[in-house]
Amino acid sequence: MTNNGGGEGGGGGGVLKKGPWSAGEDAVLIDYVKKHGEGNWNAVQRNTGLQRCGKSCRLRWANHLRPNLKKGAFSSDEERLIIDLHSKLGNKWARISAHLPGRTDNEIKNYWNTRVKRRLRQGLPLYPNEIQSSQQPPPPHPHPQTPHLHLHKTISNNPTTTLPLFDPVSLSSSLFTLHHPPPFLPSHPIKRLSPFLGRTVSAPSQLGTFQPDPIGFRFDPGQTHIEGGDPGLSLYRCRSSSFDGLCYELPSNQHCQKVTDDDLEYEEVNIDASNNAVRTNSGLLDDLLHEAQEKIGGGSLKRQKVECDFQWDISSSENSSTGIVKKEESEERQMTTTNDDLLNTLELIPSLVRVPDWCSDGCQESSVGQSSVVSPDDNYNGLDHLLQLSPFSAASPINYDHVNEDDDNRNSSRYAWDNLPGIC
DNA sequence: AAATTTAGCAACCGCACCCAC
DNA sequence: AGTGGGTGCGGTTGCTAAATT
Repeated sequence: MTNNGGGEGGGGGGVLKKGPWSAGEDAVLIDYVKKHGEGNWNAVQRNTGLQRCGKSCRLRWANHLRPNLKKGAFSSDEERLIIDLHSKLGNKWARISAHLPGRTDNEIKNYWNTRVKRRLRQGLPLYPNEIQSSQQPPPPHPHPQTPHLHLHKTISNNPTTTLPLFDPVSLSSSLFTLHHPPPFLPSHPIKRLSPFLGRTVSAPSQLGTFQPDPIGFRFDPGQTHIEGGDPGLSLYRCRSSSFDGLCYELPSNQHCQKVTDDDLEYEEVNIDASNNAVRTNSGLLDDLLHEAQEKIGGGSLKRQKVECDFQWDISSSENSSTGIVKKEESEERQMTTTNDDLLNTLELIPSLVRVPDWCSDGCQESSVGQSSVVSPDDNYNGLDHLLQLSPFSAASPINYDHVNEDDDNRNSSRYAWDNLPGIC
């Protein structure tokens, strides 16, 4: 492939090359870095004549040429660590890769996306139960009117409330792997409630005939209160040519304010409500949506029994004027769906498959790597040490305590997420 | 054996942040 | 304070090898 095209950086006058790197180009880049060190990538082209933009040089170096890169399939320990980290960090590939010496964010990202697809095919949950069970729902929001959603998490041995980052992949996958939505996602209640703006609903039994609200909605976990038109949480809505439903990811304006990045002692997530930009789901998600539609017969499913073995327990719904969700025991229900309501369709997908433990998880999938070659100068010290250093061990769960959240509020607003079967 | 499909991976693109000027 | 370059990150695309028909 010898794509041409402007690319960025320019500067050389000639057309910058795109596509796969040749051995010669690699040699030039390696030589340059040896002489000048990393950084100032745009100078590579100026100084070496290499017809590559600085960005491409940096990427090539970071992902393939720099020393100590660990190539080949992920070990089972690495896979486990990735899953664990992803369950806590979401698609923060760079941060995940920081815990995996010799692995690049791109490599991990590719691995994860591949894993998502594979497990979708297999009808398996993304996370093993032991990880799912450690996840807990978000605490109620203390300031219903604030346009920002503040969350923060702390390391603690006494888990109370948990709020992992939103993750479109895991979420979408949780839907399409024919399981219940993950219990730890704040969008879980939102996803179910949004269609019922201004209505008292009993989820999920009443899913079936709503029309998506075109102006967005508001969800206040603390008040279990939904209002229309608040851009602050419009990020939960997904607008694309194929699907106008709910979005399960933080938008790009998500701002993570890390106090301690390495150990994740504290992290605050601000969702800037002033930015109405709503990111559409990724292509992967679109594929998954399409796949789900295919699985259910193009949305032609009319009635289907859904077994729901979880319950909603959002008890602190005082002061709510609209959209109050009442606690309700889940049970087998019959629901209807329509073609143009994919969200409903997804809700109808039965949950039948479970993966009992990590072993089965690991046994059923192993990375399909081309090789296990490790560079000769690899100084990778092994994952055992890494795991010891990792703050994400099972012994140190991450808790997501709400900013400014008082104990009363927290205690009075416990969800019944623990009863959820997790992502499955 | 050829054609088609699928999975995995490398690379690109757009956006956002940081920092020097 | 505004601007532009450099860099990093996450999402997406497209190619290729493997698998399947």
